[in-house]
Amino acid sequence: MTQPANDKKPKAKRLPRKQREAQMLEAAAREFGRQGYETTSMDDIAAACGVTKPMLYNYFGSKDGLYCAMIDRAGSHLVKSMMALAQEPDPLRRLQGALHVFLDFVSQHQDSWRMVFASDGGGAGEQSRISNYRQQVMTATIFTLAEMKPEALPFKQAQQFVEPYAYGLLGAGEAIAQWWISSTDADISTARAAISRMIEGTADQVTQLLAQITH
Amino acid sequence: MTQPANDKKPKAKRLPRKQREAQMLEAAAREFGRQGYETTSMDDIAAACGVTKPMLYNYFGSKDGLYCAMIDRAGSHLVKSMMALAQEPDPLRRLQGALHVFLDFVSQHQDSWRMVFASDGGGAGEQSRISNYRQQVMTATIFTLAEMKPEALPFKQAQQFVEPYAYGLLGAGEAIAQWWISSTDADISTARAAISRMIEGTADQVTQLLAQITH
DNA sequence: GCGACAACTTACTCGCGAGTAATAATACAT
DNA sequence: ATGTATTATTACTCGCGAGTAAGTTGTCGC
Repeated sequence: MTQPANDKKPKAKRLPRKQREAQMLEAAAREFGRQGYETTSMDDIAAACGVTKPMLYNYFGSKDGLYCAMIDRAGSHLVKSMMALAQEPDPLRRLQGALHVFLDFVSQHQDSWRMVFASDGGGAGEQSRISNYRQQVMTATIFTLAEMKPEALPFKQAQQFVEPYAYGLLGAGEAIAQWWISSTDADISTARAAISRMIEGTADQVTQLLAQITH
Repeated sequence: MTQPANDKKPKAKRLPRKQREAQMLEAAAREFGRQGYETTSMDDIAAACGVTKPMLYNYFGSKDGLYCAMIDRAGSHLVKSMMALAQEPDPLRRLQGALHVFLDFVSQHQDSWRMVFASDGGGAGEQSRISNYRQQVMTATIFTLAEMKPEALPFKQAQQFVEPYAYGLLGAGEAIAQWWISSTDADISTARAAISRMIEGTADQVTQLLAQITH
């Protein structure tokens, strides 16, 4: 509620559907991000792009519909960018590359990324599953970590094994991103460096561990 | 909403205030944890401990009041346990000890810990600040990390420096805890080991870095 | 110009959930 | 037993927010 992050006051000019939709998704991302799913009203979002509520229902059908659409937009963008890194053969480099993509994503989606990525349980039943974008990134990370020392273990087992580390790494990434956003002075390169080093440290531990298992 | 996690059907027997309050806090933790602040109704919580809504208002005044009380209970417990570790002189050991405490806490508070610790922005204005328990843990972590190589840098500067790593570590801990909870088969010792190793790896990187700065 | 469709509004319904009387039942102190 | 505190309940009010029906205005093809 609080107040829909000030926007255009003058009676909205007429806009073709595609543009309006894009604008709505922007606004939805901002408002949902600022206040969370439940606390944000459709009127808030409508106001935030200088239009009235029924337009939202015209274009997106329901609150959940709008939420999903917004998640999908940002989420698929993230995943696509990350998948583009698949060609890089060295796993460690791939991990580092992914972090760059991730931080770019966060810096562009400032206050909405948390919903997109972690999906605070916001949208009802269906939707909380929609945002398995996080899961996708997680899977890729597990995969990559398991590749760090390919000769150590059958791949399937290796995956099982590194799973908690993948979660930890992702969690660390998110936390540092969050820190960077809410820290006024910090440079993004500091954030990058920190994540980068944590990846390195963890990767070390993991390879060490995998090696140790093979005796 | 969904349904208040089944509890006592028979018309609640009379209970002295203290006991009832405790029971209510339990229920509140469970329900808020399962469904989030906004989505949980006072009736849900009331039903979950076999009592009716007005009792909640009698004892806690408002929804926010109840929420705060529940956060405070668990949160202060966590922080107290962690502060007990202050006597341990070796920073790395202290970090490892803190993780034990943290995982114990999580395992005892299963589905509510996320609210307690991260406070999903749930409670209105006032309350989101109440749950700065996370902040307290964070501060302690920064402090401890900065102590890793005390001769390297003036303490204040060192703190600035390690801040992102502290955030990363905490994030990793949370993520792994979450993973452990939602993973049916995994043993808690696996979780412990993973966090422990990530701490080690990160601590390595940090000391290395601090050393490097002193030339 | 003039349909006709797309963009947009006003003005509602309706249910749910926070919060509140006003009232009932039970322990227990003397 | 009986008055009084405390524990509990039933039965409301009231506002907010999701969703909709019906009407209005601009704009584009011809």
